[in-house]
Amino acid sequence: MTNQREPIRSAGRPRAFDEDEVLDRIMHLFWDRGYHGTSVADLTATAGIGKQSLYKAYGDKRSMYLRALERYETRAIDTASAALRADGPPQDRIHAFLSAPIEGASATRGCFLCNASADQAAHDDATRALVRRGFATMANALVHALAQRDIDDVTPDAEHLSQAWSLLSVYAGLQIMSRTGLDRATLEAVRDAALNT
Amino acid sequence: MTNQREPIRSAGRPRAFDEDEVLDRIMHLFWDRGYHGTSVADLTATAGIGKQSLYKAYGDKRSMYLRALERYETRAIDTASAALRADGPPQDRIHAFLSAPIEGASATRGCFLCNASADQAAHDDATRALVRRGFATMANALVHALAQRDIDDVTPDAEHLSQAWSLLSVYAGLQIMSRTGLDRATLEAVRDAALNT
DNA sequence: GACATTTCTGAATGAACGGTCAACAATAAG
DNA sequence: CTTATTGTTGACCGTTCATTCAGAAATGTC
Repeated sequence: MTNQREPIRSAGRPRAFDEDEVLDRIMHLFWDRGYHGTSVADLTATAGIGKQSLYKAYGDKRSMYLRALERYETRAIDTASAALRADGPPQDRIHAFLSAPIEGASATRGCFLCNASADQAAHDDATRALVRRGFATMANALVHALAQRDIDDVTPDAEHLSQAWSLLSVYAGLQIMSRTGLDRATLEAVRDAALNT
Repeated sequence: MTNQREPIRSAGRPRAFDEDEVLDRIMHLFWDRGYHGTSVADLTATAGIGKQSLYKAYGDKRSMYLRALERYETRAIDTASAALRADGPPQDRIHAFLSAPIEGASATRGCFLCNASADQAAHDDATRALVRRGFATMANALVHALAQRDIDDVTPDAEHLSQAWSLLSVYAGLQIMSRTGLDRATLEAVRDAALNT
């Protein structure tokens, strides 16, 4: 019986780079510059590997973009899931979720799902499907947190789902507003108003 | 005394195209495809005029983009202003404002300000300034409508401004969500929740 | 060591990119 | 009619685009 821990090593020269690490770099580049704003030359430069290696590993540019978006989605799932399982009051976790768009780091790149929605969702079915799935996952995570918050309440699940989409819409809106350089106080007021609903 | 109604006809061959009409076409193209997604060849094709005429009239590609964004902004001001002066209950006008992202036409192109924010605001100062100014104008229009709605109330102006930015954030968020193909019922629920705040 | 398989490297591809040029056409002023 | 000025046209510029090719290099299998 072979050791299944190690990935099955197929014959041939082995990859000289970490596939996930390079995918992370690709993700950040597309995230920052969008699909058309990123060239394959940019990708090879930041990945530090040759063009052919990129194509062999991930396919053409569109595939790279979709892979990057998928990876972001996975990360978002992980983050939301971890935040959900964290200790402390649920409302604090929801507060943190709506604070993310206000923090400085987010103001530069924003949210990849939001960017992809504005940039590509209207023109590419695969992108649109990925973005929708990503938002749906975040909505589900929010529902979970809302249910924990209202544990003693009788709020129906459907109401929580609706609230989750409202919070998610404010989240996306804050991402957009944040990128315009809107002052922090206004952003925080929007966040707090959404939390007190 | 010369007739000032007619624009001063300078010497030289006159323009063979309507400058505003062509600017509208340019606007729709950048609106639909973003900055990097639109080529100068695309612009000349839909404008129906030669490259040199475009460059003479509007400057280089970046200038065309900014002019297009400025024009959208002017249009948004006009629309918001007209909606503000319209008859009928103020809350109906606010309702209509938040319904715009849900309508089919908006789902395809979205809101140019929102798209530009996600696409270019982080990388171009001039774009960011224009987008911010556009949103600020819409916020002011909303404040006006909110003040009319709460005419008998004692709500302070600062509160209206804060509410306006909240509505604007939901507006932007709905634009993002709408483009992912989120079902209409959910979008309407988000809208109605934001209106009952 | 020979072979099949896979990756890596660097050059090359044709197309598309943003931008410019020079010749020509149309107007106003003298 | 001549001249100055501006707009139009189509060819043209060098660069960058995404993608591919040929060949060398590195591995597992026999």
